Amino acid sequence: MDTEHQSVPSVSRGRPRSTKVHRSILEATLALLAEVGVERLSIEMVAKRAGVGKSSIYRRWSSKEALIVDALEQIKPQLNTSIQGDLHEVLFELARNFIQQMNTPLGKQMLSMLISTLSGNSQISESFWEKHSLPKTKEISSVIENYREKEQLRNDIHIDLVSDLLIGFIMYQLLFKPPSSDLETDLKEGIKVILDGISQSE
Amino acid sequence: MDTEHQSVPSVSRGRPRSTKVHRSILEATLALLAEVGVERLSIEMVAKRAGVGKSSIYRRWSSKEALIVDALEQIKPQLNTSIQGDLHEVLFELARNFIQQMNTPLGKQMLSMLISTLSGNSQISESFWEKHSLPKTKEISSVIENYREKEQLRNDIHIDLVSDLLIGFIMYQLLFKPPSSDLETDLKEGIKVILDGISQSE
Amino acid sequence: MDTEHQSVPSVSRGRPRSTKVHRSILEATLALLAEVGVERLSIEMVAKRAGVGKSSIYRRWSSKEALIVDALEQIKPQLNTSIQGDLHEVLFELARNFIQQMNTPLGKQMLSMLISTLSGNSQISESFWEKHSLPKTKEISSVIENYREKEQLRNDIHIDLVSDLLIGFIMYQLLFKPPSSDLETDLKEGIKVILDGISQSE
Amino acid sequence: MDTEHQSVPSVSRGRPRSTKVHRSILEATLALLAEVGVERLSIEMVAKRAGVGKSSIYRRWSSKEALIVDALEQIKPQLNTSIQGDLHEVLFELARNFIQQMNTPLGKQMLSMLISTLSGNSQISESFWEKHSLPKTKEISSVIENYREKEQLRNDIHIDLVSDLLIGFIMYQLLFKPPSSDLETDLKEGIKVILDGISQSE
DNA sequence: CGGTAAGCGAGACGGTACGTCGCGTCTTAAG
DNA sequence: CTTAAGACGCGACGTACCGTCTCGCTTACCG
Repeated sequence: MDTEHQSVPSVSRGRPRSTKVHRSILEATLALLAEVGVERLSIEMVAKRAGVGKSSIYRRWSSKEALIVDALEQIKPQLNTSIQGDLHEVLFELARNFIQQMNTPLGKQMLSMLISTLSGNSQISESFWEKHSLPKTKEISSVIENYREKEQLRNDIHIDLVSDLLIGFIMYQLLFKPPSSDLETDLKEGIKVILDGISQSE
Repeated sequence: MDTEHQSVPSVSRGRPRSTKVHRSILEATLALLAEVGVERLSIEMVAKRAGVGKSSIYRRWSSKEALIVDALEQIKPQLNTSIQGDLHEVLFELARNFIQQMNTPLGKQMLSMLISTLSGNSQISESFWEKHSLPKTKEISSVIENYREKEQLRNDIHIDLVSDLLIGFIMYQLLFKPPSSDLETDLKEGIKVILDGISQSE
Repeated sequence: MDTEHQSVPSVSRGRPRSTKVHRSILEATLALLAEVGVERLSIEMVAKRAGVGKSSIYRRWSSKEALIVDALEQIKPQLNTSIQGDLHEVLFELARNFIQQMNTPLGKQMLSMLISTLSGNSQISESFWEKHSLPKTKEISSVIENYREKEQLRNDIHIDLVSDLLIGFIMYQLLFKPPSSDLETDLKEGIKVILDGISQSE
Repeated sequence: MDTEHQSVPSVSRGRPRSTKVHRSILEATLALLAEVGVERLSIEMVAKRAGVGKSSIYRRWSSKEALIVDALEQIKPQLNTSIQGDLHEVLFELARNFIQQMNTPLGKQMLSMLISTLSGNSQISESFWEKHSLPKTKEISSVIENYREKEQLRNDIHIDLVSDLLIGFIMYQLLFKPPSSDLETDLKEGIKVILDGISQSE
C-alpha cells in the first residue's frame, strides 16, 4: 500500500518536483475514480484531466495500481472518537459517521479496491492489516474499553473481537445491501445485540 | 449475475452449442483464475487453455467480466444446514464450512470480484441481493428460528439481522484478517457474543 | 479459372443438387459484387442474400475466390462480330460494344479481379491466356483479316499484334481514365491511328 | 494515393515520429508483398518483420490498404526520358525500361493493386488520374512532340492519344501476356505501327 | 412405394487477422 | 532535472469471416 514517496535525494539537483503537479494528479485520479470507476480508469485519462504528462505520473508512482491506492488513501475515513453519550450512542454515531463517508461511489470503490488488493497478495495483506486495519480496530476497542466499568461489560471478552464484529457488520451492510435499504435502523439494532452480548448482567 | 440470456429459439435450428465446449471454457477460466488471478486473466489464455476459439467464448458471454462472474458462480459455497447439535455448534459448523470453501485463492477472488461488481453497479447490486444474498440470509435465519424455543431466544429480535451480523463477521474475518491468523477461535467467540446478545435470560 | 463443375457422378445417389440453389448463389454473388466490391464481399453475405446455407456454397465451390471467379465468368463480354461497314466502323462498334458491357462496377471488378489473378499466379495466367485472351485476340484478328484486301492492309504486319494494340488501348481507357472522360471520341481517333499505321499506301 | 495527411502541427511537440521506423515498415511491407503477395499480407506480419508495434503502423496509415498503396508508390517506375536516337529507338527504350522495372512480382502486384483500387472508387480514380497518370502521359507526349518536325508527324493528331495508345499497349503486354512470351519483339513492332499511323507521308 | 443417401438451411466450431486501447518506457524541446 | 507532449513496443480487447462440422429436415432415386 505504501507507494514510492521516494523522498527526494538530500542533495537535490535540477528543478524540484512540483507539488502542484502532484496534487492535481491525485485530484484528477479521485474525480475520475468517482466518475468512471476503477475498471475504466486509465492513466491517459488522468494525465489529460490533470493537465500533466504521463511521465510526471510515472515519475511519482510506479504503476497505475500504486497511484490508485495512494489516491484512495487520501479519503480514508476518519473515525470521530470524541462523541459523548452512552456506549450505544457513541458506537452508533461512530458507525453512522463511517457509513456516511463511505456510502459514496468513491468510498465503495475504495473498499472494494482494498479488498481485491488484500485477497490477491498476502504480503500486502499482512502489512495493510498491521498499518491500517489493526489500528482502526484498536481505536474502536479503546472507545469500548473506556466504557467497560460504566456499562458493566463482561471481563472474559476480547474487546478487539467486538470491534471486528461491529466493523464486519458495517462493511457487510455497506457492500452487500442494496443502496435503497435503510442502514441506520438495522445498525442500531445490530449494535444493541452486540452490546447485550457482552454485558455482564446476563 | 446470469449472463447467458440466449433467448432459446422455440425450434432450435442449426448445430446446437456444445456443452463440452461450455464446460471446458468454465473449467479453464477457474483454473487460470486460481493460477494468475483476475487482473492477469485474459480471454486469449482461456481460449488457448480450453482448446477453443475466442468466438466460442464470445458467443456465450458478452465480455471478459461476464465470463468471470459466471465462472465464479460455479463455485458458490454451499451452506450445510443439516448439522446436529446445539445452536452454537450448528452455527460454528456452518461458518467453518463456509470459510473452508472460500478461504482459497479462488474463493477470495470470487468474493472480491463480487464486491467490486456490486459496488460499481447498483442495478446488479439490487438483483444480486434478491437472488443470492437474501436467500442465504433466510437460510441461516430459518436455522436459528428452529432453535428459538429450545435456546430461549428473545422475541423482540429480527432473526435476519442476526444472520447478517454473523455473515458480516465471517466475511470480514475472511477478507481482512491476514491468512496467518486463527480464524476458528475468533469465530467461536464471535458466535458466542451474538447468541448471548439474543438470549432471553439477560 | 475452371472451378469444380464436378460433373455429378454417373451413379448419382441421394437427392440431386438443386440448380435453383446454384443459380441463386451466382446471382447473389454478382449482385453483391456490384454493390460492395470484391474486397468487402463475404461468403456469409452471399449465403444470406441467396437464402442458402454456407455449406451449399462450399459444396459447389472450393473457396471464396473460386466462387467469385466463376460468377464473373458469367458476365464475360460477348464480342459482336456481325457488324457491317468499313473496318473503322466495325472495330469501333466492336470496341464500343465491349466498353458498354464492361464500363460498369461489375465489369471493372471483373477486369481487375482477372488482372490480379493473372499477376499473382503464372500458371493460371498461362492457362487463362490460352483459354480466353488468345481466342479473343484471334476473333478480332480474323475480323481484321477479312478486310485485309478490301482495305489494302500491309502484308508485313502481324494481325494479332494489331488486335493487342486495340485491346490494350481499350483496357487502358476503361481502367485508368476517370469515369467522366469521353471514351468514344478517343476511341475513334485511336482506331484511326492504328489502321493508318497498317494501311499499305503509306 | 498519399495517405499521410498528418496535418503537421505548427509547433511540433512531443517525441517526433521516427523516420527509421517509417522506413523499416515500408521495407518490410515491400519485402513481404514480394514474398507472399497482397492477399496473404497481414499487418501483424509487417509489424513483426519490421520489429515494430502495430500501433506504429496504424499511427501512420489508417488501414492495411493505405499502407500497401503507399509502399507500392515507393517503387513507382521512373521514366527515363533522356535517351538519344530516332523516335522509334527512344520510345522503345522508354518502354523496355518501364517493362524491366515492372515485370517483377512486386511490379505486377503494384499494377494490379492500382487497378483494383481505381476500379473500386471513382474519387480515387479521378485524383490518381490527375496526379499520376496524366503527368506520365504528358511526359511521353512531350518526348514525342520534340520529334514532330524531325520525323514529320501529322498535325491533326492528339499527341496525348498516341501516348495513351503506347501506354495501353505496354500495360496489356505486361499484365495479360504469359511471362514466357517475347515482349520486346512485339513491343518494337507495336511502336512501329503506332508511329507509322501518325507519320505525315501516308 | 418405402428406405435411404445425399442435399439443404442454420448456425456452432477452431482459427486468423483486423483495427483499437492502454500500459509503462523513451525522446523531444522548453523551462 | 522536470515538464507536457506524444511516439514507441507490446499485449489484449471484441469483431468479422474463413472453411469445416454437426444438427434436424426434405427430396429424389432405386430396389
